[in-house]
Amino acid sequence: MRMSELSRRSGVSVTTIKYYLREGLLPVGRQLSATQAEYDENHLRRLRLIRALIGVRGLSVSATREVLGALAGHTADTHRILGLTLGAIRLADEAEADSPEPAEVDALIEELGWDVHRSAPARLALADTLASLRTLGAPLDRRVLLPYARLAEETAVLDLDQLDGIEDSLEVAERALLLTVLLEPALMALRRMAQQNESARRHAGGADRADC
Amino acid sequence: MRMSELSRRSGVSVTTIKYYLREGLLPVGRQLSATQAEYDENHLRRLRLIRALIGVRGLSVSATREVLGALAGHTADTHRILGLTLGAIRLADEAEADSPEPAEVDALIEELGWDVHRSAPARLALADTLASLRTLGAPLDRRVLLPYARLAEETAVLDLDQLDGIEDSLEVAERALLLTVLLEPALMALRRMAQQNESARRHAGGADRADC
DNA sequence: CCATGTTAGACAGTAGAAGTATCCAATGAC
DNA sequence: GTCATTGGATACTTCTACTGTCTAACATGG
Repeated sequence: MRMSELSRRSGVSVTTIKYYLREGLLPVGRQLSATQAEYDENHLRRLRLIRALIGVRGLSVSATREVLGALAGHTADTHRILGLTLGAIRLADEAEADSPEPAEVDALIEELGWDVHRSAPARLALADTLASLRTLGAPLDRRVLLPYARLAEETAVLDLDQLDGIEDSLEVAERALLLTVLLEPALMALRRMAQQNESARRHAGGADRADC
Repeated sequence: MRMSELSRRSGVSVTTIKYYLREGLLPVGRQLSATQAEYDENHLRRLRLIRALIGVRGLSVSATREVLGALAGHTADTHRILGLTLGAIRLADEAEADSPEPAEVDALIEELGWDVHRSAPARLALADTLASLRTLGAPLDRRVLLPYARLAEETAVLDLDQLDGIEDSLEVAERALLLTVLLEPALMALRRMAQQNESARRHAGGADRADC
């Protein structure tokens, strides 16, 4: 298909598609001539994925490029793909790394018995958040963090279960990306609603029920 | 203290503090004269909170203002504060609301037996993500979503437990804000590490263990 | 073969967000 | 009394994510 059709079927404007091509988010089409290029279903898929990562999850264009880059180096096994995918996304902007929190994070991971890559960005992200909470006078110690980590374990089991039974390596990589990145806002939304519900439950027992 | 001291103790530049004052994120100090204003520990606290929301969690200035506004209308009970806090933050940018997903979200909440406010932004955020996943060819049905929701319930119990035993209403509101918003990147980081670990575990049993 | 409309690619322009810099008048400490 | 500092206003900068415009090369109908 031509770029105009790609635009029509994806709902993304031609100029924006050109922008994504320039930025290396979308692979170029098969050049038919100097002024004609042909795009296929994979381009459409990719474009929709890009829009989801940027629009729904709120990734920046450069973060999206990194993630998609990890996806491109596929044909490895699931584990490696997951590592690449996870490694490509930074959760917080950057860590200062000069606080005592990294050591605490290492200790937590050790206590959990987790096998996590030493340079995983998630380590820094966690350390960063802990440092912030400490500064704000609400430090979370390991006793508090541990049950959260156990729930994260269970979540991860659910996540990996969904990758079972998929043979195609590229398919696995893409699905892993969707589950890891795109599911995050959904899980946070579920948590917020659960908080509201739990708060309502506890409140109903003790005090007045003004509204609702 | 003067603005310069506020700047020094918070690590935020004077010009940025002025910017936050302009934007209404930080309440103005007590005016001593036309060119002198006095700031106290509350201002410092607030400023650190602002930096955490913007820097660690990645909220926009306007979203931060909304959240802090909800915090200002306190002296209500915990439940209401949580509702305000949660309502002030939108998880996704906006929803189209013309897809079938909202109904599906309603059904899920009904099935869960949750007491969630009808206009909670989290509903839209969830519907949005589900719509995206469907478009991308990886729809999540209720069977898949339910166990995630149950884990969210357990997480919410942990969250609310931490608010127990705090008497001061403002303190509760601030803590709720920290737990709800600032903890999110930490939980996502835990999930990613747990995924890596789970992936390593499963991989170790079946196939080659190339790297690690 | 030519006219016409479409397309790819290059390049410049724009809008919004988040600061940053500068200026100025009014202190307040010495 | 004087002079560095402060608060407030205003303008400027940087970055990001697009968006608009232009041009030359095509494809296609006549």
